[in-house]
Amino acid sequence: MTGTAFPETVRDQLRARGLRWTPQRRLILDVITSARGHVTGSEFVDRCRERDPDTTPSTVYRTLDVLEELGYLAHSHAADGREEYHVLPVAEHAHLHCSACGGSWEVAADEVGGLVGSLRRDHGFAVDVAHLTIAGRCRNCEAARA
Amino acid sequence: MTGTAFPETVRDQLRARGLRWTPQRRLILDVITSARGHVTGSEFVDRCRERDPDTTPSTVYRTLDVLEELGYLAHSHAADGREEYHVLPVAEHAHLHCSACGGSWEVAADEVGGLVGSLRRDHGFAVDVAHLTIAGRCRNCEAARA
DNA sequence: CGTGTTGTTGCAACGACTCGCAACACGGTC
DNA sequence: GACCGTGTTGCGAGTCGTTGCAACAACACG
Repeated sequence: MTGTAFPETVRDQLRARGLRWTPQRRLILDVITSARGHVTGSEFVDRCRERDPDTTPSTVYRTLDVLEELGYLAHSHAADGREEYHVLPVAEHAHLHCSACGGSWEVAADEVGGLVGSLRRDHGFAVDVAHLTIAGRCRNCEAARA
Repeated sequence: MTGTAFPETVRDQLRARGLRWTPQRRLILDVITSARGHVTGSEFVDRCRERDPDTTPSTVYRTLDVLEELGYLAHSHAADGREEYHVLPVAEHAHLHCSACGGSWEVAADEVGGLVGSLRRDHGFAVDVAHLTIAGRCRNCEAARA
């Protein structure tokens, strides 16, 4: 890590690509840096509006897209199909989602390594682990069914 | 399989649960039986409207939910989070979705058996294979990136 | 420090669902 | 065949996210 503050790094990376550094993007980046864990798209909109009530959803979603392309975010879809973002760098991980209790867990990338390897070998398919959400039933709910 | 026609089977199963057999459900079931492969929620609405323009979305979605509980359908979420249904009985399978070209492939349940087994062993988690959509890049798009 | 190019924003409309609620109608009963 | 309890429907409103477009503004350049 360098001594450069995070927002400035992003600003420079945007400019290097011919993109622009705007107050709206600055605000969204502030929200991101103070976020922990998983945040849905609409939660980002809400948090931005807390700081600037004029925030519009389309700008937030478009900025999240840009930042994802730059590699600062990754998104997946929760079991109900809604968007869920997590901030990088964190260890790349997939998600387990229990459709009975609604709970959610992370699984390390190497725990799905076998799947990733066999899909690459047999299908030439490169899995996007960060986007992977696996639905099913957790230990407790599975036991409760019996 | 018995000689009983499919819709009648469903009708009886609904009644056995205290649920009802309505013209709307009959129509939706007709659409389902003539469907092949994967169908999104809104495609179901469109196809129903072709036969009965008065069809309302909420009825279609609610009926799809009921039929899923009865085990005649399964749904997953495509890479963009939209709903995708497939008709049972077909071999249980997961999906690969290429985020570059938008293509989609099926993978047999036993190809993800290793993952299912290790998640069950290490986390007690029972994976819902039919709901599993794996995003990434397909062979061609992965090659094109180089 | 103006000026022009072009990436961005905000708006409004739209698409895909979801939900609460009052009217409706299925189907078991008398 | 009328009656009635309760599952269903249709509607309208609401949520989450996307898109087309005209006005705007970042920023490179002279």
